[in-house]
Amino acid sequence: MNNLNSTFSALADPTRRSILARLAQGESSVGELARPFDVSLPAISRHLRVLESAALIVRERRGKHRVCRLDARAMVGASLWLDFYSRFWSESFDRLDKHLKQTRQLKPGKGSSNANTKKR
Amino acid sequence: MNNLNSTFSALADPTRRSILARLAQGESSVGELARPFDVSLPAISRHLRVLESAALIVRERRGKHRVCRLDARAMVGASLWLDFYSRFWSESFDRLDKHLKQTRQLKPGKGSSNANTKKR
DNA sequence: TATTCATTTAACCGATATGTTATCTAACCT
DNA sequence: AGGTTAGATAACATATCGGTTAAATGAATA
Repeated sequence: MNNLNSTFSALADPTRRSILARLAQGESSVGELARPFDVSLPAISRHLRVLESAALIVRERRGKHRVCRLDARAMVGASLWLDFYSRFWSESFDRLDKHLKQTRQLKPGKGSSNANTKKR
Repeated sequence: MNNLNSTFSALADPTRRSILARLAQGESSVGELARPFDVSLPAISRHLRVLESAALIVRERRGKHRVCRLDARAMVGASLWLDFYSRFWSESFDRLDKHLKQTRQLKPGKGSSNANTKKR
């Protein structure tokens, strides 16, 4: 439904993330997807419904089976959202860092650098 | 706690995403953060606790106020996770596309291209 | 057509999430 | 000390989530 809402809440469940991991390697039927998990088939079926309504997978009837495929477009959307904030954050972090260096006369370099402030 | 779990479920709530949006523009006190929302202060306080335990914000007592700052490192982690799957997906999409072109002798170009298969 | 296989839907249950109001707690100000 | 301000915590109601078992659906097959 609502894009980010449903995307993030679908991704919040580890079983669903595992299912997506499996689907990243290729399409799969419901039964195959369920096998590695220790939960009932209806439970998996519901996870798949959640993933589908978050547009993270597509399902297609193929004969007696129902085949699921990953559709990562929603992930791209979520990733862009995250990137926007990360960038905003790291820029303000850089500004703060610079400000501290200026005002406190720190030696530039190792001491105040942070692995996560790299621009991407 | 568990990284992706808590990150994604913290991000699944629109109020919390709004709070993060506000914090991307700079630190803010709890009261300031609460003002634009139509919910009680305790509700906001709990949202902030969720964000803090997902390591998306840090809080610091400053006199009578408690100031919140964005910490986007967890977002970077989530974004990398998403990127991995998106890339995997678009590559296999490309393979499929190529395969179809080869086997069905489609004219390369417009017809079978898809805006979402671009490599990033 | 009856049976079987693959999966979904229904009905239910306990745990968790989100919101509310009322009650602390901690820092600041006379 | 006593009062005010800024937030957190407690106690509670309600909704949603994730799981279960039992029953229904829909396509393939004997």
